[in-house]
Amino acid sequence: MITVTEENYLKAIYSLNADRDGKELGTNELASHLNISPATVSNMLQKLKEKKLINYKKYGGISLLEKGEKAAITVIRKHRLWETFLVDKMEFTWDEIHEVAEQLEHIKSTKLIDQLDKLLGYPEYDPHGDPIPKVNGEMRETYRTTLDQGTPGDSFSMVGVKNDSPAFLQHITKLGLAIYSKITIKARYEFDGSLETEIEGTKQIISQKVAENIYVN
Amino acid sequence: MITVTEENYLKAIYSLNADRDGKELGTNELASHLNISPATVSNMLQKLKEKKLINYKKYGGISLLEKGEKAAITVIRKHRLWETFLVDKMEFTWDEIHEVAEQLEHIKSTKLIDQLDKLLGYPEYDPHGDPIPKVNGEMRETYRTTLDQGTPGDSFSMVGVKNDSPAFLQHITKLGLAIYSKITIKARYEFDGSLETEIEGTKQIISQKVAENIYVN
DNA sequence: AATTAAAGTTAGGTATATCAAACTTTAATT
DNA sequence: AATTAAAGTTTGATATACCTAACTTTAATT
Repeated sequence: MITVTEENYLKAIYSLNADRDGKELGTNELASHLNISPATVSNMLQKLKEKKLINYKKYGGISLLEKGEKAAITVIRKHRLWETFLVDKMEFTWDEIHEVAEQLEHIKSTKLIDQLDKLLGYPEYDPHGDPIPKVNGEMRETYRTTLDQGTPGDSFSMVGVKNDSPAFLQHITKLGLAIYSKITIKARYEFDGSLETEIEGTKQIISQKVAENIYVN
Repeated sequence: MITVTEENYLKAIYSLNADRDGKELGTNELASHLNISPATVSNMLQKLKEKKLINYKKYGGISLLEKGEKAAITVIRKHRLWETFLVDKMEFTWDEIHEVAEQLEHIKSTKLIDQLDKLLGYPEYDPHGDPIPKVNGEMRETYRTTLDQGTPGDSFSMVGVKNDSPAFLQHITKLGLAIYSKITIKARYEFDGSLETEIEGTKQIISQKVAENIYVN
């Protein structure tokens, strides 16, 4: 049996190891992502190792073993399907879904999740533009660039967000951004890295921090 | 904050106090209903009392205070709405829903439960024939008689079950029973209290224990 | 009134998941 | 090579929710 807490650790390890350039994942980074102390993480890592869910050596890096990765992907699949359900069937907005999905993702019932998938018409992406893993654990590869990689003159369609906190989502909603919004970069201000853009025909200044969290194609 | 465990105690106290003839609810009865030891219940009762959720005196009876009853009814409302959802929208059969609903009933989101109610068309009864409390906590009064109260010659329609264990539900499903099935009592055998009946035109012998758990009108 | 059985409580212990404080290891800097 | 800062671990503690075994209270029977 994998506990709810363990599932949250595995999910966190999975996503922190997903978009990583160099350097292995460490205790502190995992702790700050989970909002708990490094001491607690150290203890839990030993337990996850004993259960053969992760690969871990004291003072070394943290990675998932096959069993742990499977569990992580299942939780992510459930999370994203529930998020899709909340938006498609329950009239939730994309900034309201994360907290509830964090609870729903731990419900144990294979039949429920299969039926949910069917009810939603086997969706491939969730409301934040993230791919939904298939039943067998396959996850569509996504090579996405962020808006801050663009140069003046480029025109994009927004395909997802890197950050799904309510604060961020509410902010970009106010800027007029949603999935598939058209964005054209007019200028880049070197002073602070902000971008002058046109979003669905309206001029908007976007900070670098925001631009880094918007996926475009 | 009311924890998941506390919600389960409150729900149990509520239902054990609902269909009660004489004698107050005690620690042992509550413990055996929750499948835990009386010692654990004794401890938890003190805690629930401190939180002003229940009325309790050592060696005395157990009952809900207003705050506790409200919480219990909310959990029951969520449980029954989720059960309805599983049957109406997710192709679950009535013997499969209880376990999953026990998990779903603890999800915290007022919006979710309101939307669920709306999605289902504001149902009044769940798939076991139990009334679903309204948002304000009002619960339809149900004066239901059980099949074992009938006498030969009586004809009934089944309106609910008193027991929602998979074993019981699977058993009566095999007998051809479902909500609104027509049942006629042909004879009662005094030896073991069993009933000879006709269910939707087919002759069936029903044990007293089964008859006691079927609500009819 | 004394005894006893049933019901209920308390005491001491376990597992999980958390923490802060103290300590150790690793790696970077001088 | 020595120092130091950052990263990570260990230790001892806490809270929740559970247990068994021992004890106490209540209520029924003799």
